[in-house]
Amino acid sequence: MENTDPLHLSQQICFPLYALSREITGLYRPLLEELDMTYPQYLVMMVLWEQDGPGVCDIGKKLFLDSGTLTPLLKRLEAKGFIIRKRNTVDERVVQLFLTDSGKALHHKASSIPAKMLEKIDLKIDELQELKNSLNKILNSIQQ
Amino acid sequence: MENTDPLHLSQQICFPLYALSREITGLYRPLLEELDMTYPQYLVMMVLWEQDGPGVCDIGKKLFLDSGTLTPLLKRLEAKGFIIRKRNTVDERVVQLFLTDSGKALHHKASSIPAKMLEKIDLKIDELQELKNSLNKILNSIQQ
DNA sequence: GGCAATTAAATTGTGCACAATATATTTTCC
DNA sequence: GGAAAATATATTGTGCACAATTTAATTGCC
Repeated sequence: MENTDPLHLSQQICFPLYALSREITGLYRPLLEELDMTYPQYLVMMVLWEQDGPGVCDIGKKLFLDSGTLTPLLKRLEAKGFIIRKRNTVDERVVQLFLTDSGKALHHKASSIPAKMLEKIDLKIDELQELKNSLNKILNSIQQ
Repeated sequence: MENTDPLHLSQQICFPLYALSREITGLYRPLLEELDMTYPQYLVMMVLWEQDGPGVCDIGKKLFLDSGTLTPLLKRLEAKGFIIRKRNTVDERVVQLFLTDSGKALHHKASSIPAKMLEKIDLKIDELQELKNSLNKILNSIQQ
Protein backbone atom coordinates (compact mmCIF):
# COMPACT_ATOMS: atom_id res chain seq x y z
CA MET A 1 0.00 0.00 0.00
CA GLU A 2 2.30 2.76 -1.24
CA ASN A 3 1.47 6.40 -0.66
CA THR A 4 0.99 8.39 -3.87
CA ASP A 5 0.18 11.79 -2.37
CA PRO A 6 2.69 14.22 -3.92
CA LEU A 7 2.88 15.96 -0.55
CA HIS A 8 3.94 12.74 1.16
CA LEU A 9 7.56 12.79 2.34
CA SER A 10 8.31 9.54 0.52
CA GLN A 11 7.32 11.16 -2.78
CA GLN A 12 9.75 14.03 -2.47
CA ILE A 13 12.84 14.18 -4.62
CA CYS A 14 14.20 17.19 -2.79
CA PHE A 15 14.08 15.71 0.68
CA PRO A 16 16.62 12.90 0.01
CA LEU A 17 18.79 15.51 -1.67
CA TYR A 18 18.62 17.74 1.39
CA ALA A 19 19.06 14.86 3.84
CA LEU A 20 21.91 13.17 1.97
CA SER A 21 23.77 16.43 1.54
CA ARG A 22 23.75 16.90 5.31
CA GLU A 23 24.62 13.27 6.01
CA ILE A 24 27.64 13.47 3.73
CA THR A 25 28.77 16.71 5.31
CA GLY A 26 28.59 14.72 8.53
CA LEU A 27 30.88 12.06 7.08
CA TYR A 28 33.39 14.75 6.14
CA ARG A 29 33.26 16.36 9.58
CA PRO A 30 35.67 14.09 11.50
CA LEU A 31 38.16 14.11 8.61
CA LEU A 32 38.04 17.88 8.27
CA GLU A 33 38.13 18.50 12.00
CA GLU A 34 41.62 17.01 12.05
CA LEU A 35 42.60 19.81 9.68
CA ASP A 36 40.64 22.45 11.63
CA MET A 37 38.20 23.05 8.77
CA THR A 38 34.48 22.90 8.12
CA TYR A 39 33.05 21.59 4.84
CA PRO A 40 32.30 25.03 3.35
CA GLN A 41 35.79 26.17 4.37
CA TYR A 42 37.23 23.07 2.67
CA LEU A 43 35.38 24.00 -0.53
CA VAL A 44 36.88 27.49 -0.43
CA MET A 45 40.35 26.03 0.13
CA MET A 46 39.84 23.73 -2.87
CA VAL A 47 39.12 26.76 -5.03
CA LEU A 48 42.32 28.41 -3.75
CA TRP A 49 44.39 25.27 -4.34
CA GLU A 50 43.24 25.48 -7.97
CA GLN A 51 43.89 29.19 -8.36
CA ASP A 52 45.68 31.48 -5.93
CA GLY A 53 44.51 35.06 -5.60
CA PRO A 54 40.86 35.05 -6.73
CA GLY A 55 38.40 37.66 -5.52
CA VAL A 56 35.51 36.96 -3.15
CA CYS A 57 33.20 37.17 -6.14
CA ASP A 58 35.10 34.51 -8.11
CA ILE A 59 34.78 32.09 -5.22
CA GLY A 60 31.12 32.95 -4.85
CA LYS A 61 30.43 32.08 -8.49
CA LYS A 62 32.14 28.70 -8.20
CA LEU A 63 30.46 27.72 -4.95
CA PHE A 64 27.12 29.48 -5.45
CA LEU A 65 27.65 31.53 -2.29
CA ASP A 66 27.26 35.27 -1.70
CA SER A 67 29.35 37.77 0.24
CA GLY A 68 27.05 37.47 3.23
CA THR A 69 28.21 33.90 3.64
CA LEU A 70 31.75 34.27 2.35
CA THR A 71 32.97 37.40 4.11
CA PRO A 72 32.73 35.97 7.63
CA LEU A 73 33.88 32.52 6.47
CA LEU A 74 36.96 34.02 4.82
CA LYS A 75 37.72 36.03 7.95
CA ARG A 76 37.66 32.80 9.93
CA LEU A 77 40.04 31.17 7.45
CA GLU A 78 42.29 34.20 7.78
CA ALA A 79 42.11 34.01 11.58
CA LYS A 80 43.29 30.38 11.38
CA GLY A 81 46.23 31.53 9.28
CA PHE A 82 45.29 29.58 6.12
CA ILE A 83 44.70 32.60 3.88
CA ILE A 84 45.36 36.32 3.61
CA ARG A 85 42.75 38.85 2.45
CA LYS A 86 44.19 41.74 0.47
CA ARG A 87 42.55 44.62 -1.40
CA ASN A 88 43.48 44.69 -5.06
CA THR A 89 45.50 47.86 -5.66
CA VAL A 90 44.23 48.32 -9.21
CA ASP A 91 40.56 47.78 -8.37
CA GLU A 92 39.99 48.66 -4.75
CA ARG A 93 36.57 47.06 -4.73
CA VAL A 94 38.09 43.61 -4.99
CA VAL A 95 39.39 41.64 -2.01
CA GLN A 96 41.80 38.96 -3.22
CA LEU A 97 42.46 35.75 -1.32
CA PHE A 98 45.95 34.27 -1.11
CA LEU A 99 47.13 31.05 0.46
CA THR A 100 49.63 31.25 3.30
CA ASP A 101 52.32 28.57 3.64
CA SER A 102 50.08 26.93 6.20
CA GLY A 103 47.21 27.03 3.70
CA LYS A 104 49.37 25.48 1.00
CA ALA A 105 50.52 22.78 3.41
CA LEU A 106 46.87 21.89 4.03
CA HIS A 107 46.63 20.71 0.43
CA HIS A 108 48.98 17.82 1.17
CA LYS A 109 47.29 17.04 4.47
CA ALA A 110 43.92 16.90 2.68
CA SER A 111 45.11 14.63 -0.11
CA SER A 112 43.86 11.46 1.56
CA ILE A 113 40.34 12.77 2.13
CA PRO A 114 38.72 11.87 -1.23
CA ALA A 115 39.78 8.22 -0.94
CA LYS A 116 38.57 8.03 2.66
CA MET A 117 35.22 9.48 1.62
CA LEU A 118 34.87 6.97 -1.22
CA GLU A 119 35.34 4.21 1.32
CA LYS A 120 32.70 5.67 3.60
CA ILE A 121 30.14 6.02 0.84
CA ASP A 122 30.91 2.60 -0.58
CA LEU A 123 29.23 2.93 -3.95
CA LYS A 124 30.52 1.65 -7.26
CA ILE A 125 32.64 4.20 -9.11
CA ASP A 126 30.40 4.23 -12.17
CA GLU A 127 27.27 4.60 -10.04
CA LEU A 128 28.87 7.60 -8.37
CA GLN A 129 29.86 9.01 -11.73
CA GLU A 130 26.33 8.66 -13.02
CA LEU A 131 24.86 10.30 -9.94
CA LYS A 132 27.37 13.14 -10.27
CA ASN A 133 26.36 13.62 -13.89
CA SER A 134 22.66 13.72 -13.02
CA LEU A 135 23.23 16.26 -10.26
CA ASN A 136 25.42 18.46 -12.43
CA LYS A 137 22.91 18.27 -15.26
CA ILE A 138 20.10 19.53 -13.04
CA LEU A 139 22.39 22.09 -11.44
CA ASN A 140 23.29 23.50 -14.85
CA SER A 141 19.71 23.51 -16.09
CA ILE A 142 18.67 25.50 -13.02
CA GLN A 143 21.44 28.03 -13.64
CA GLN A 144 19.91 28.52 -17.14
CA MET B 1 42.62 18.66 -20.83
CA GLU B 2 40.46 17.43 -17.93
CA ASN B 3 41.60 17.73 -14.35
CA THR B 4 41.97 14.36 -12.60
CA ASP B 5 43.14 15.58 -9.17
CA PRO B 6 40.68 14.06 -6.67
CA LEU B 7 40.91 17.31 -4.71
CA HIS B 8 39.76 19.34 -7.73
CA LEU B 9 36.26 20.76 -7.31
CA SER B 10 35.11 19.24 -10.59
CA GLN B 11 35.95 15.76 -9.28
CA GLN B 12 33.78 16.06 -6.20
CA ILE B 13 30.55 14.15 -5.94
CA CYS B 14 29.58 15.88 -2.73
CA PHE B 15 29.86 19.42 -4.01
CA PRO B 16 27.08 19.14 -6.63
CA LEU B 17 24.98 17.46 -3.96
CA TYR B 18 25.55 20.34 -1.57
CA ALA B 19 25.10 23.00 -4.25
CA LEU B 20 22.00 21.47 -5.81
CA SER B 21 20.35 20.97 -2.45
CA ARG B 22 20.71 24.70 -1.76
CA GLU B 23 19.63 25.69 -5.26
CA ILE B 24 16.45 23.65 -4.95
CA THR B 25 15.70 25.08 -1.53
CA GLY B 26 15.99 28.41 -3.33
CA LEU B 27 13.39 27.30 -5.89
CA TYR B 28 11.03 26.39 -3.07
CA ARG B 29 11.56 29.68 -1.26
CA PRO B 30 9.14 31.94 -3.22
CA LEU B 31 6.44 29.24 -3.18
CA LEU B 32 6.82 28.64 0.55
CA GLU B 33 7.07 32.32 1.39
CA GLU B 34 3.49 32.72 0.20
CA LEU B 35 2.54 30.25 2.92
CA ASP B 36 4.84 31.88 5.50
CA MET B 37 7.08 28.81 5.74
CA THR B 38 10.72 27.89 5.24
CA TYR B 39 11.78 24.62 3.63
CA PRO B 40 12.67 22.85 6.91
CA GLN B 41 9.37 24.06 8.37
CA TYR B 42 7.58 22.67 5.31
CA LEU B 43 9.23 19.29 5.90
CA VAL B 44 8.01 19.27 9.50
CA MET B 45 4.51 20.17 8.35
CA MET B 46 4.59 17.30 5.85
CA VAL B 47 5.35 14.90 8.70
CA LEU B 48 2.43 16.30 10.66
CA TRP B 49 0.08 16.07 7.69
CA GLU B 50 0.93 12.36 7.57
CA GLN B 51 0.57 11.78 11.29
CA ASP B 52 -0.84 14.18 13.86
CA GLY B 53 0.62 14.19 17.37
CA PRO B 54 4.17 12.81 16.99
CA GLY B 55 6.92 13.66 19.46
CA VAL B 56 9.90 15.86 18.66
CA CYS B 57 11.99 12.71 18.52
CA ASP B 58 9.75 11.06 15.91
CA ILE B 59 10.09 14.06 13.64
CA GLY B 60 13.82 14.08 14.22
CA LYS B 61 14.15 10.48 13.08
CA LYS B 62 12.21 11.10 9.88
CA LEU B 63 14.04 14.29 8.93
CA PHE B 64 17.48 13.42 10.39
CA LEU B 65 17.34 16.47 12.65
CA ASP B 66 18.06 16.79 16.37
CA SER B 67 16.33 18.70 19.14
CA GLY B 68 18.84 21.52 18.84
CA THR B 69 17.44 22.26 15.40
CA LEU B 70 13.85 21.23 15.99
CA THR B 71 13.03 22.86 19.32
CA PRO B 72 13.43 26.45 18.06
CA LEU B 73 11.92 25.59 14.65
CA LEU B 74 8.85 24.08 16.31
CA LYS B 75 8.51 27.11 18.57
CA ARG B 76 8.46 29.30 15.45
CA LEU B 77 5.78 27.11 13.87
CA GLU B 78 3.80 27.40 17.09
CA ALA B 79 4.25 31.19 17.11
CA LYS B 80 2.79 31.30 13.59
CA GLY B 81 -0.19 29.34 14.83
CA PHE B 82 0.32 26.27 12.64
CA ILE B 83 0.97 23.80 15.47
CA ILE B 84 0.58 23.32 19.20
CA ARG B 85 3.28 21.83 21.44
CA LYS B 86 1.91 19.78 24.31
CA ARG B 87 3.60 17.60 26.94
CA ASN B 88 2.43 14.03 26.84
CA THR B 89 0.61 13.35 30.12
CA VAL B 90 1.64 9.68 30.27
CA ASP B 91 5.32 10.31 29.51
CA GLU B 92 6.21 13.82 30.56
CA ARG B 93 9.52 13.71 28.70
CA VAL B 94 7.73 13.79 25.36
CA VAL B 95 6.51 16.98 23.70
CA GLN B 96 3.81 16.13 21.15
CA LEU B 97 3.05 18.26 18.11
CA PHE B 98 -0.52 18.81 16.94
CA LEU B 99 -1.82 20.67 13.92
CA THR B 100 -4.07 23.67 14.50
CA ASP B 101 -6.93 24.37 12.07
CA SER B 102 -4.63 26.86 10.40
CA GLY B 103 -1.95 24.16 10.11
CA LYS B 104 -4.44 21.73 8.60
CA ALA B 105 -5.59 24.39 6.15
CA LEU B 106 -2.00 24.80 4.99
CA HIS B 107 -2.14 21.28 3.59
CA HIS B 108 -4.62 22.39 0.95
CA LYS B 109 -2.74 25.58 0.24
CA ALA B 110 0.45 23.57 -0.28
CA SER B 111 -1.13 21.03 -2.60
CA SER B 112 0.00 22.81 -5.76
CA ILE B 113 3.65 23.03 -4.71
CA PRO B 114 4.92 19.62 -5.94
CA ALA B 115 3.61 20.24 -9.46
CA LYS B 116 5.09 23.74 -9.53
CA MET B 117 8.45 22.36 -8.43
CA LEU B 118 8.38 19.68 -11.13
CA GLU B 119 7.90 22.43 -13.69
CA LYS B 120 10.82 24.40 -12.31
CA ILE B 121 13.18 21.44 -12.33
CA ASP B 122 12.02 20.33 -15.76
CA LEU B 123 13.45 16.83 -15.77
CA LYS B 124 11.80 13.72 -17.15
CA ILE B 125 9.76 11.86 -14.55
CA ASP B 126 11.74 8.66 -14.89
CA GLU B 127 15.04 10.51 -14.64
CA LEU B 128 13.81 12.09 -11.42
CA GLN B 129 12.65 8.72 -10.16
CA GLU B 130 16.04 7.20 -10.87
CA LEU B 131 17.87 10.04 -9.16
CA LYS B 132 15.57 9.71 -6.16
CA ASN B 133 16.30 5.99 -5.98
CA SER B 134 20.06 6.58 -6.12
CA LEU B 135 19.91 9.19 -3.40
CA ASN B 136 17.72 7.04 -1.16
CA LYS B 137 19.98 4.05 -1.71
CA ILE B 138 23.05 5.97 -0.55
CA LEU B 139 21.09 7.55 2.27
CA ASN B 140 20.03 4.13 3.53
CA SER B 141 23.49 2.63 3.19
CA ILE B 142 24.93 5.47 5.27
CA GLN B 143 22.31 4.90 7.98
CA GLN B 144 23.60 1.24 8.11
C1' DG C 1 11.83 0.01 46.54
C1' DG C 2 15.87 2.43 45.02
C1' DC C 3 19.73 3.57 42.29
C1' DA C 4 21.97 3.47 37.71
C1' DA C 5 21.29 3.74 32.94
C1' DT C 6 18.47 5.37 29.37
C1' DT C 7 15.57 8.46 26.95
C1' DA C 8 13.44 13.10 25.50
C1' DA C 9 13.80 17.99 25.19
C1' DA C 10 15.93 22.12 25.94
C1' DT C 11 19.96 25.10 26.12
C1' DT C 12 24.40 27.09 24.68
C1' DG C 13 27.66 28.21 21.37
C1' DT C 14 29.66 28.21 16.66
C1' DG C 15 29.19 28.39 11.81
C1' DC C 16 26.81 28.53 7.78
C1' DA C 17 22.95 30.43 4.21
C1' DC C 18 20.65 34.11 2.38
C1' DA C 19 17.61 38.31 1.92
C1' DA C 20 18.04 43.11 2.24
C1' DT C 21 20.62 46.97 2.65
C1' DA C 22 24.78 49.93 2.88
C1' DT C 23 29.21 51.61 1.30
C1' DA C 24 32.75 52.32 -1.72
C1' DT C 25 34.82 52.04 -6.19
C1' DT C 26 34.78 51.73 -11.07
C1' DT C 27 32.56 52.08 -15.72
C1' DT C 28 29.59 53.99 -19.02
C1' DC C 29 27.91 57.29 -21.62
C1' DC C 30 26.61 61.69 -22.76
C1' DG D 1 34.73 65.52 -17.11
C1' DG D 2 30.75 64.32 -14.44
C1' DA D 3 26.35 62.11 -13.22
C1' DA D 4 24.16 57.56 -13.43
C1' DA D 5 24.56 52.71 -13.60
C1' DA D 6 27.09 48.77 -12.48
C1' DT D 7 30.17 46.11 -9.62
C1' DA D 8 32.44 44.25 -5.27
C1' DT D 9 32.38 43.68 -0.61
C1' DA D 10 30.56 44.30 3.96
C1' DT D 11 26.79 44.53 7.38
C1' DT D 12 22.44 43.28 9.65
C1' DG D 13 19.00 40.18 10.83
C1' DT D 14 16.60 35.67 10.66
C1' DG D 15 16.69 30.80 10.50
C1' DC D 16 18.73 26.63 10.19
C1' DA D 17 22.43 22.65 11.56
C1' DC D 18 24.88 20.40 14.89
C1' DA D 19 28.18 19.42 18.80
C1' DA D 20 28.12 19.41 23.65
C1' DT D 21 25.92 19.86 27.82
C1' DT D 22 21.97 20.15 31.03
C1' DT D 23 17.58 18.93 33.03
C1' DA D 24 13.92 16.06 33.83
C1' DA D 25 11.39 11.84 33.52
C1' DT D 26 11.25 6.89 32.86
C1' DT D 27 12.95 2.21 32.73
C1' DG D 28 15.86 -1.70 34.22
C1' DC D 29 17.77 -4.30 37.41
C1' DC D 30 19.33 -5.90 41.72
